[in-house]
Parts: sequence; C-alpha cells; structure tokens
Amino acid sequence: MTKDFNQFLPLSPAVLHILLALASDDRHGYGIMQEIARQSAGRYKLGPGTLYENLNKLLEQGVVEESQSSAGDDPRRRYYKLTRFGRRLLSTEIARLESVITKAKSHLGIRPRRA
Amino acid sequence: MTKDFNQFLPLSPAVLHILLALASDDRHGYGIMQEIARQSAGRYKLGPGTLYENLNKLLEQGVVEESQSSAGDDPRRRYYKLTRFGRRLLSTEIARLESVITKAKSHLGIRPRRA
DNA sequence: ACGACTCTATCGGAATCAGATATAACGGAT
DNA sequence: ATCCGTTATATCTGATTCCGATAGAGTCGT
Repeated sequence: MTKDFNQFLPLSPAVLHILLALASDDRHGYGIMQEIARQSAGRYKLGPGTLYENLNKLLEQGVVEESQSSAGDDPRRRYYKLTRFGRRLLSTEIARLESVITKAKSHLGIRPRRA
Repeated sequence: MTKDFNQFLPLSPAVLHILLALASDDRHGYGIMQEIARQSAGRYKLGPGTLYENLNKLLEQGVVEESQSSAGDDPRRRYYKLTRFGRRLLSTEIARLESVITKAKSHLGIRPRRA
C-alpha cells in the first residue's frame, strides 16, 4: 500500500511554502525562512516555531530529508531537501491548486447571477 | 486603501477554498461544502464547523456578504457572495500563489496528475 | 407519514500558528 | 581580542484554526 496523498492534503500554508521553497534548491532552515519571505515580497513570514515544528513533522513523514552540507559551510546549518515522495506530493498539490485557480480566474472579472 | 491585504495573507486552505467556491457563483453554506468537495474530486472536504466559523469571520471582515435568495428557494438557505474587497483579496492571493507555483513547477519537472 | 437528505449551527478536543525567548556560532570592524 | 549585529537552530506558550460529532429542524420523494 503506497502512501495516500489525500491524508496530507490540502497542505497548510506553512507546509506548502516550505515545500515550494525547497523545490528550487536544498536549503537550511533559516534559508527557507528567507526564501519564503523573498518569494512573497515580504508579505508572508514564517516564525521559527512554525518552521522547525513543521520541518520535524515533515522529516517524520518522509516528505523531506536531511541533505549533506557542503564542506566549508557554516557547520551549524542543517540542510533539507524534498524526498521523491515529497516532490510527488507537492506536484499533486500544485496540480490541484492550479485547476481550481484557473477556474476561479475566469470568473473573477465577471459577476454571474445565480440561476 | 484602508484595508491591508497582507494581514489576511496567506489565506488558510479553508478560507481559500471558500472564496474560490464563491468566485464562480453565489452559494449557500451547504452548497459551498459541495462545491469544494467537487472541485477537488472529493479530496478535500470541509466540516460544518470549519465552514460556518469561517463564514462568520469573513462576514465580519467584509470579505463576503449575504445575498438575496431567489423566491421559491428553500427558505433555510443563506446565500453568500464575495464583496468587492473579497474579490480583490482573492485575486491578490491567486496572483501570489501563481507566481510561486510557476517557479516551483520549472524545478519539479511536470508530472500532471489527475484524480 | 416515513425516511433520506438538506441546511444551519454549536461544541470541544486536536492540530496549527506566531512570536517571544534561549543559546550559541559566525563575520567584520575596531 | 573583543564587541556586536547577524545567522542559525530550537523550544515554549498562548492564541487561533481545524474538524468531526452532535443537534435540530425543514424539504422532498414515495
């Protein structure tokens, strides 16, 4: 029995943005915080509580895993990357969001009346 | 611009999907539940607690408002629609999500998945 | 008039969030 | 060499949000 995506969906905003930040590159915790702030132009900032709590949960669930830090790097850093499962989970959620968003967009300009 | 979008963002999954459901049409509470389930092919279902709690909050915040029900309709129904502010809020959030999603997709390799 | 479904609503435990706090190593300037 | 702002991980706490259970009543088809 493969893992069931549905029990993970929908991803909470915190988890969604953590995974989105990790999609483009392996990152350490603090870097994830910065990337999320950057991606949303400072609109959305994760506190450390939310970040590390979720990171631990995602590790347990096998959605992310620790990845080796490069030599010469700040040794305090702990790097994370998406697992294969994590990538598929994120892809699934993205596909779901895209389909709903596309549909909504076509209606937002107009004002439909109920039949 | 008296109201600040940023204090509303990011929208929780529940709020996001309620607004997305209302984008295509005015709906009553139960109809919102059904539309959300339908839009995500049964993957995401809102409980009544989440729904009505959020609906009340959104009414207070002026994101949605009650709209008249047509004559002959089930009189129990209370219809809701997006306010002008709600439509702008949803548009803003959609734009933000789209930009992050587009970027992530280019790194994930596209594996579209259907339900 | 019976049962299945529709519809709004509240409650309480669980999960999630945000910010304050703690601790400490790093890097550059003095 | 030490001072200081930043980087970095981590935990704790109170507030918020979620979600299923429960309730109660109206509607519809048969």
